[in-house]
Amino acid sequence: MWLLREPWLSLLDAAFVLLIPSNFLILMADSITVPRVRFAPSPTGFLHVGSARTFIFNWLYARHNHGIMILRLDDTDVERNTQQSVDSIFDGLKWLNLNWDEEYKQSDRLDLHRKTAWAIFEKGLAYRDFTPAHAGDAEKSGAQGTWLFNPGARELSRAESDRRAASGEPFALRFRVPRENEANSPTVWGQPPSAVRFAEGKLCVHFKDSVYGDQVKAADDIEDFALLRSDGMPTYHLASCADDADLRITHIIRGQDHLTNTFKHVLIFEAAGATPPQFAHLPLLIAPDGTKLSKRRHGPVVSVTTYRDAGFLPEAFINFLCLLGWSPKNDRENLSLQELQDAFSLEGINRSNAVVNFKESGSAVSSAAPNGDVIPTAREASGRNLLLVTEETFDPKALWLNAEHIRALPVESLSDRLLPIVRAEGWDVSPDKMLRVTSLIRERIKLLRDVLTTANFFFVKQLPPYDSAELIPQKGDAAMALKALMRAREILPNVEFRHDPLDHALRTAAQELGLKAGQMFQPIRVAVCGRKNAPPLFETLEVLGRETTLDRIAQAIAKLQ
RNA sequence: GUCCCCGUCGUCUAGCCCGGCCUAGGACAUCGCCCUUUCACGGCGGUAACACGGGUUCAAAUCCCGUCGGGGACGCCA
Repeated sequence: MWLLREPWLSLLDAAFVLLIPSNFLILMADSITVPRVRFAPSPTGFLHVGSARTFIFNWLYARHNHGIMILRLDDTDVERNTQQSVDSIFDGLKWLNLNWDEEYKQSDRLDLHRKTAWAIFEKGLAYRDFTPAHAGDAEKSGAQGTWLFNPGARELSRAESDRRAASGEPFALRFRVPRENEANSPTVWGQPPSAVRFAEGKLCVHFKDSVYGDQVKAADDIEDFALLRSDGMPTYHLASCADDADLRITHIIRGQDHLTNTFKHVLIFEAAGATPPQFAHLPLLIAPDGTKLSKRRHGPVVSVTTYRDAGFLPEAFINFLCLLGWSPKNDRENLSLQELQDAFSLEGINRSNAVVNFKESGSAVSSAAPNGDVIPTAREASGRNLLLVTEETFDPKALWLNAEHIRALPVESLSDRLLPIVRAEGWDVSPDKMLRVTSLIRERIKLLRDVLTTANFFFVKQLPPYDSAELIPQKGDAAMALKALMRAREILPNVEFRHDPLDHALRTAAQELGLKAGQMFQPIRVAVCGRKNAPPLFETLEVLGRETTLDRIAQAIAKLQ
């Protein structure tokens, strides 16, 4: 399952063998180092569109720079992780059809995390906190500002700490964030390159973000965060950094909600003796109401599978997501995957949050589960059920892009994608007929599932009921409709069912009846399609065939009489 | 509450770093016209934005300060 590719390592080995001077080797290693990026979802729900975008940006960065894409399941929260969620995330990623090169699971690497934590402890950069969990939670986020540490815990002597631990007393391991008044405590701070330094007379933590620029935060605004919980499990911060260091991640591209966490991460990296990777934080995706997208509040629009089931093309969906918070800066918007890959760069990412512009529908709220964080059930996930998700559920630009990508597809491949959807509806269609129908509807659908409504009359034996008033043409009456239809019934048995002969025959018939072409065509169109809006008439008749056409015209005549 | 980030048409954005080519460009949506047997596609055009207030400067969307507004983070969640 683990695909390990380390081309640069073997190159290094080769260099050693060749006895290349070491200074040259360093240069070489530098220039050869392959970017390594990761997408690290935690399996506590379905695949969120925001996560999908993070994944896509990582992927684009990796592929653009000939780097390595890593998928890592951040599953250290035993309480909330579910296999169902893992499956759901893989479902979404599989649909996106973007591959990755290596795959890991944090729960397989707990030893590494603990080792890293205790190494930090041994350096004096972490301490045991015997304060019971959640003690004083109520006041914490209250009026008196940032909570920094539990009283007394920091000062506990090593001997006392060891004694209490040995006696079996539970404790959490906390990071000893450097404080000004104890700058001389046993630490390794100050060894360059260090993120900790004085700025404007204050002890500060610093890092550079590729998107947001230089970031500085006073150490006094960073609390002594936990590394290990009292049950011995690593926290997110620790596990994430230990793994990023161990996996030699070079660039961390993630949501801006992690921007302030990064100060902590930089501290962990340096305490663990690792060089922090390059960070790039992405602006957040928000809902029209201005808040972070959430399943509970905003419904199915935030789940990737909703887009899949509604008939988005993965490449269109990717294209859409890329345009939220990133721009190629050349006014191009409709881009293929390859074009995105070629154009992508961190410089094109902007800093302000982007609104996913959908209409908030009442049904969305009711269909969301009470805890808001659940995976769609099999029923919900099935395409049929999602017909309830209306077109206005989606950002109009996403819809437009999807339509563009649909039209850009060769008819054959579009037809191949449409066929299973039509068959799932229970309609038996040959690939040949599907192909012919496809070329008639490809400029008329925005979502793949639209084939079900736009082209239904090609597939059903019996037309759904329609109002006979529809048959009456512009500036005409029932008598006119009847006249047109009866004439059609008369001549069609002897006309070859191809575009030109049909065109000629029906136009002549209209002339003879003293009707405008439109007045002749409309009753026929409604008779065979069951509605006014449909693909061009002659091509439609051609696909439908003589028998069906005449049958439906006869039915329409009966309706009018 | 504390800290961090952000603020150009309804929405996504270009321009901002390196002030003048910006009477602010593109796209979606919207409205109108054209094409047309309906719908769609396509073509043409319209409406529509530099959050506000002060500086600096011959000149500010672009630089500085402040205000307001929005978002995020402050867990033994990730």
